[in-house]
Amino acid sequence: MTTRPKALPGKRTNDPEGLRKRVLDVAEASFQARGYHASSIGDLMAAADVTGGALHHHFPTKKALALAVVEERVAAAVEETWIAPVQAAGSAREGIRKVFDTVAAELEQQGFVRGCPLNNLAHELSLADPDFRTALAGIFSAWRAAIADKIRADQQAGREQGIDPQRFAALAVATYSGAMSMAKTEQDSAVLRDCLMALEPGAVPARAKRRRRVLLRSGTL
Amino acid sequence: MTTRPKALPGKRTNDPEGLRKRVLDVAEASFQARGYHASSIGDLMAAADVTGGALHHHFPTKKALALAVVEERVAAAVEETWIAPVQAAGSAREGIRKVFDTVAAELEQQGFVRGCPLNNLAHELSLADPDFRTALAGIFSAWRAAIADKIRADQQAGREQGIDPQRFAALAVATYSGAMSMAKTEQDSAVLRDCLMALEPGAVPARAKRRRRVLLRSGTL
DNA sequence: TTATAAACAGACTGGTTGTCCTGTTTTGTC
DNA sequence: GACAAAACAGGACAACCAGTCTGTTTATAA
Repeated sequence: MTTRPKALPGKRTNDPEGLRKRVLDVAEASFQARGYHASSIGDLMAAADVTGGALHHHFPTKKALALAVVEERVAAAVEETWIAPVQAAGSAREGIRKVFDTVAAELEQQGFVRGCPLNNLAHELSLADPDFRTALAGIFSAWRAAIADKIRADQQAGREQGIDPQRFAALAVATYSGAMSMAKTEQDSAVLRDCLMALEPGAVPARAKRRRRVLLRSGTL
Repeated sequence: MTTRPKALPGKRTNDPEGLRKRVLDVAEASFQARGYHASSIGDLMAAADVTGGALHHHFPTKKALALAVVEERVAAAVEETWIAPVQAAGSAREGIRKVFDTVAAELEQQGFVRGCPLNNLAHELSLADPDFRTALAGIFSAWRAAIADKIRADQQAGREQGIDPQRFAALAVATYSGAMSMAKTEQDSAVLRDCLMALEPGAVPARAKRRRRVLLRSGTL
């Protein structure tokens, strides 16, 4: 999160890209934490230290701003946390396991579950506006396609013969999305690990009582 | 959805339960379709044909109204569409299959995906207020518990020996939640069926190209 | 009937919202 | 330097929001 280097009086320096980035940073964070409708552009202006005129110059409407967040930030977040790791992994299953583990570890470390950016906005905006819906649907589609492609690559290497790539990809994305939904609501990342283990082939019942780590609110809202 | 029997002038009949029900009907539908923040109580008043004084008498704040919707309606919806069918089914897996099929069929028939009421509100309200979060988390918990109990019953009957009840329940709920999330965003129920089939043990790749039924907007918003 | 509370009506308010508009400053180009 | 366009400042505004308030009507119970 970039912050402005203290405005000394008298002089001004135009920095359109920097300002745009600052607004997107703030909007992304606020949409994630509070949601679209609960985030007022007044709050965003204050948080980004930006005037109304400047904001309006870069994003004429709130919808335009949200659309930019979806297309530039949410898509990138899915790419970074899911698509790239899966592609880089030795196999699809390995990639999925890695992502679940990484995310669960992150949540446990920061002690607060903000939820999946894509799902958060998808629920609030999919029915609100067709432009939102289309943009969000495209991200879901790319997400599943990346996993399905990886499964197909596994299959060409002789593995994962028994499964359907598209269906498995849908299952993986759905499981993660739903698990994050519960983790957010319960403020407990344990369900993520539960889902991952249940997803593994030949899952064995847990011997000992599993630990419950109820997280405490801390991170900035 | 109950509607008022045309207000003839001069006379008035107090019907507190009926009025309360009408408000909850309208609020439930609007929260589902537009979300909490996008639903103004003014709109709700108009839709329920209720005055401000009457609404305030039954629900002093918007939060109180939403809490009532969650506790009385959303919980009942999960009970009706998930918990009861699973308990009534011959086995947990059979119940899950049945629910997925039923819901998918309903969506295809009505041609529009409004999403899961619980998840819709959970995403928007979990971080907004601890009371909301607690109420919503309780519903998720009961949902998973019902499935886990059914699995345990199966295991006592000698079936499903290889799996962990709690983890499997988490997987089932997460898969459904995530699938509905995608179905809503894509306005296509196909992903629900994909997830169900991928969830089945020993899932076999689909032989033919699966059909895609992109739904058209129709239902009342 | 009379008292009492519950149920409802409807106007009102203080604050917020997103957007617009006019003007000023900076920046790039010739 | 002259000029035009982009970048920014900041006030104004109408619409809307949730909630409050006072008053009236209906039901209940004695």
